[in-house]
Amino acid sequence: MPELPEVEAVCRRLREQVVGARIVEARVVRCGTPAIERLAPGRRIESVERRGKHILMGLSGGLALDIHLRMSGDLFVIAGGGPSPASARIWLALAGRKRRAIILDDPRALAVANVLSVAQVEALDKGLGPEPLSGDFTRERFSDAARRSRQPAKLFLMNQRRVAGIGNIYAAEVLFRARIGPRRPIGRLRPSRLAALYSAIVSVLRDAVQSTFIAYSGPGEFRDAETFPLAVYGRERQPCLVCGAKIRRIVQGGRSTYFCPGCQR
DNA sequence: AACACGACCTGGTAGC
DNA sequence: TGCTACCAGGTCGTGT
Repeated sequence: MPELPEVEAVCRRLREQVVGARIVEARVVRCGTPAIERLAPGRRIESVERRGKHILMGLSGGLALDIHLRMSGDLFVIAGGGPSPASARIWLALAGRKRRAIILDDPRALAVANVLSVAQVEALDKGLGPEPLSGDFTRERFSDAARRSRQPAKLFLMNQRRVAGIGNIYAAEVLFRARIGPRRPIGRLRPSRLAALYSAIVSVLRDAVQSTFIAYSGPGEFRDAETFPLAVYGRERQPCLVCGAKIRRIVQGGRSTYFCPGCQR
């Protein structure tokens, strides 16, 4: 479910709601280290940031809570001690009369959460490629990395060490917008095509962040409220919106890849 | 080094 | 209806 745009939407909502709040109790059923129960209570949430697909909640005392939603995770605030989903995995109760709590919900329980030191956050940061919507992500840097790789373009885009935050859906959509075949070895693309790919990464993600944030108003919303129009993902055998050719599905790295054989070369 | 594949989990759905 | 098989937006470890 969550790639960069969805994680960004989750972060923005959470930031509005919880920065400044104090955690009074933590319960971990699955998906997180038990250390969270010991280390989180008593700390104030100082920030909520996104790095790639990671959510980093800065806590007072120099720690950070690192949450990765993986395939089916979601993170949101409930109030009034109201019912939490059966698949809630982590509860962070917040101080105050409204009895609010941050919930990590994940039916598949694949999400992961850890308490990190400053040094560990730095290591996490170093292990990820540049943020595609930041100034760190330049055309030169992208082209240099791409030229040194023989990976199929799709797999390169999904590699978090190359660019942070792109997953299976947006890799497919980016390649469609750049009109590049997903199996093309990225290092053999002409400079003009690499430039087109770079531009497509930035524009697709920028558009998706915008529309996803508008659509995402609460728990589970982005699961159904997909307002970013997907041109190829999930559209096997349907006609291409540009040329009318039938969208194809292949498997790369064990994941489905959708593309238009007419538009993408 | 680069790739394929299984493991981690649960739930939804297409097809028989 | 009820079963089975496959599929799912991610990442890691292992093996070739």
